[in-house]
Amino acid sequence: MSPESPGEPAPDLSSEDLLAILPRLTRLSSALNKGRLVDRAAQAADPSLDRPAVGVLVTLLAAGEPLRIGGIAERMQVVGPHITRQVQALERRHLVRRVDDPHDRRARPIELTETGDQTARRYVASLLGWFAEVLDGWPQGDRDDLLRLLARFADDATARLARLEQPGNGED
Amino acid sequence: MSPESPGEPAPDLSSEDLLAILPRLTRLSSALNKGRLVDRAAQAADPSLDRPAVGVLVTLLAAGEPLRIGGIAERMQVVGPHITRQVQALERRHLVRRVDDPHDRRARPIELTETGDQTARRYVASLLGWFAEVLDGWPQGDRDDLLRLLARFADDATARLARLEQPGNGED
DNA sequence: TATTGTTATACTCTATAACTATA
DNA sequence: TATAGTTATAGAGTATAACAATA
Repeated sequence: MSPESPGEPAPDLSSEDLLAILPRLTRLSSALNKGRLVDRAAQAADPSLDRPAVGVLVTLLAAGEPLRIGGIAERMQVVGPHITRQVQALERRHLVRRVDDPHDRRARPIELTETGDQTARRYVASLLGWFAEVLDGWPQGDRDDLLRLLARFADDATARLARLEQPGNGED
Repeated sequence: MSPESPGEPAPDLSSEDLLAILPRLTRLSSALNKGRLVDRAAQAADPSLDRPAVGVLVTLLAAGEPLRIGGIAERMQVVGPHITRQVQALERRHLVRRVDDPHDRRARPIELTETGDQTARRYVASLLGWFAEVLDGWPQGDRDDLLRLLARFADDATARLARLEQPGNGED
């Protein structure tokens, strides 16, 4: 992987830095995605919600418009059938509903119901409170920097991964 | 972004900021932990390795000393039995071995073999190359800031979660 | 024929429960 | 009796394969 031309001025990320940050990222990520933080916020929003379900709700809230099954799957980086079942469950709980796409009758875009919207907002508010607490003692400048750099890094990293996965790129 | 109430000292993390960054974090996290990036680096280190296995190897490498089953489990935030099986598989591949703890014969600390050490280092080097590529176009100051702030945030966030989980804290 | 979505099934990772050995 | 680890089993989450409907 990573064919680096020698004589490169740039990457002065040391192996030590990475070794130091890797376990932290792993932990943070597991804390965010596995049981703990997400579950807490989900329970606060609606005790009957599980993780994949809130993922769908937040995806719809963030999009701000109805999304197709495929659109939700793409944003959540999972496959279609998984979303189909999550949406069916959410429909039964009246948290989302289907609308019609006049241009393509194969698709049935999903939108939040009023209840679903409120639930998603409660979830986000709960997470927000948690983040605010963690950042509470931080200098303002550091907070701004973190959000800015993290957003940029996530975008760059995701874009690079997407490129690596392009078929015909020969790195697989 | 970030509409700041003037004169407010404390948590000026807006709901919009969070909504913008949440899907990115989710994606990044899923890219790191799910199939893609980790798998790629694991394949580069040893095509027969799966994700949990490299997790154990890197944990041992980062620790720099033999760890017990419980120590590995704690650092990886999983339960003991999971580690027992991963270590058994790694032993069969001669990537780790057991040593004796003279003070406690119930425990059998695990250490990397020469091969295991090299494999773990190849994995880290592969990840390192990938991170360096992503950060390649970044100004030096931004890179430093990101690593510094990210490490701090991960630590603060993990610590807060741990506190929330303390029994008898009444927030459950 | 290509695309969108659904149904049915299987796999990966991790947890819980019951047990053994040493402290 | 408490602690470290193991064995056996179960569950959550997500993927793959085969199919249906519309473009």
